[in-house]
Amino acid sequence: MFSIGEFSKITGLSVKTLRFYHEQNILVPTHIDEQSGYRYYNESKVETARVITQLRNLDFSLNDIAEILAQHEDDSDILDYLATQKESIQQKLKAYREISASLNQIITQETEARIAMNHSTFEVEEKQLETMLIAGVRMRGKYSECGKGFSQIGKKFGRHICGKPMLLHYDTQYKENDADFEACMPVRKGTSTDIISVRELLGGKCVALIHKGPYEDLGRSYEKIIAYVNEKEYEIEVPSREVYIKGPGMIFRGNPKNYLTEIQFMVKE
Amino acid sequence: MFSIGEFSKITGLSVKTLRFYHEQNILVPTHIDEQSGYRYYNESKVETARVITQLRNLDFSLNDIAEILAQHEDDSDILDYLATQKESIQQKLKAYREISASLNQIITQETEARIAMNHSTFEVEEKQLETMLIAGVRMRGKYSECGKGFSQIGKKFGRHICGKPMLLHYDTQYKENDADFEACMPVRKGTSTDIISVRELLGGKCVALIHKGPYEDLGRSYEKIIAYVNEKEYEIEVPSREVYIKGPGMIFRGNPKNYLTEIQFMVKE
DNA sequence: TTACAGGCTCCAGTAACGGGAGAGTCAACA
DNA sequence: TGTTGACTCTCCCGTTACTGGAGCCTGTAA
Repeated sequence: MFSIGEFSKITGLSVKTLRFYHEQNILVPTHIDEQSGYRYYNESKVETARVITQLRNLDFSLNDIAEILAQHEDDSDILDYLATQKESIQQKLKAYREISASLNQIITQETEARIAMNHSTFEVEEKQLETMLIAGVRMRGKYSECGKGFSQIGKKFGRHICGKPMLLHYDTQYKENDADFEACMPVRKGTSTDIISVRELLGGKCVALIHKGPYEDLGRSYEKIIAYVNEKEYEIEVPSREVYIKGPGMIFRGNPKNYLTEIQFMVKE
Repeated sequence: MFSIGEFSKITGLSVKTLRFYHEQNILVPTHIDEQSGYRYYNESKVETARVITQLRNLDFSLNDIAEILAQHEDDSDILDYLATQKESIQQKLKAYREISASLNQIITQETEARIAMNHSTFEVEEKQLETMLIAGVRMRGKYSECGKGFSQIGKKFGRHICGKPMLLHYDTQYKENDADFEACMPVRKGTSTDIISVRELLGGKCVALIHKGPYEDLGRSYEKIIAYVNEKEYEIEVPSREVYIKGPGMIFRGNPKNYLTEIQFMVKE
């Protein structure tokens, strides 16, 4: 017979835990001294303690364990419990995987925005864009409604998004209320649906300018980039692009003064 | 200004939760009626509630959230928090993945044992064994010490085990104390270490008998299978094998009367 | 006999709420 | 103006699987 302290060392369960398991009728001492109330455990309880530990390691609740111990004595008897438990673990795994993906996305996003912030000259640049696969929702109306498009894409292709949200402008002039535009996101893979078109967006030479500040001020940056294009006598191809390097965050809205938006005009070579 | 009930509907947080967040100074009502104690929230609190919900969805604790809300207002400010949180989520994922793997292993094991139990005639059979990759620990001494070998393999190759534990007997006669045997497990892949040898175990024709009952009684089944082999005048190749179809379970020791052990003698053709 | 390790019970606290009791408040309707 | 019923308030308990601590008792060795 072991005292509670000895039994604790043998089983690796804390004294507190053993007392608690006793109270819960999960692991009852073999003998209790009537005078002193001291708990004593015999050899056979070591095995019970091992079983409990195993089941706890499989994340079973003490309630489940009590039930299992009361009714069963062979692994094959508890296949149902194991299957149920597996289900519940799978659900937790799924939930945590989603959280992990969201965290990664936010971290990547903000890190990239920081890099862009630190490296940009905020002057008009000429650069080469790669061809990329995008998922897009063509819309007509106010620009402010583009959020719906992005969230549709997010829901369908959440896991496959591999770049920053973009708006493609199909109008050659600025339109307030009846604009023709497409909300889109670079994706790794995916197939088109009724609403969302998945396709390649061709790369090529472009003239780009990173705009810092609220979206209301985008006009000034557009003037600047158009002046540049005119001076160089470049021929512009629709659609033009707005890449949201940093906008309202996933968590905080953030300060619009810090928003970064890259305006890209594809030009013919 | 919204009453707590209205605000609850807008934000999707329960009234109880809102009161709790108030108590914790995480989401304090805009105004509290001094007479009635009624809580009133204005428009701007909706945004705060959204931020809190987002952070809760990322599994942040309320303590973290309180800190974040008090000090920050942009996603890029909380990159450290996000990174830490990512770490903690990864750990949980890892833990649950391990649990899931264990559960799967037990379930598979017991299910297969059940099938073997229901389908076996418990007579000597002749069959063809496939070649398989195994990880084995060669040992010398008492059979009862094979457990050490199995646990060594389990620790190293846990994830890659793809079959039931086996004992290979290199002695041609039964030895009590100085037996030469190898504890091994089929694995999907792996490389040898000092102690563990990973290699192919060749298949071929074999004579097999499933023994039901405690290991002490194995002798009787050995007699039976040897009688059969002698009668057929087969030539036996060492090592012979013992496959533990059902032994002491991962959780319960189980009843030795229900243990299933397949004895396999490889025979020359 | 004394010291001290080890044991006992009982209470509080954890995290993030949910349930419920008992009492007060608000708005509409008769 | 009174009443009804929905809404809100505070306060307390319960959840899960323990841990920590206070205050007291017991066992054993010096």
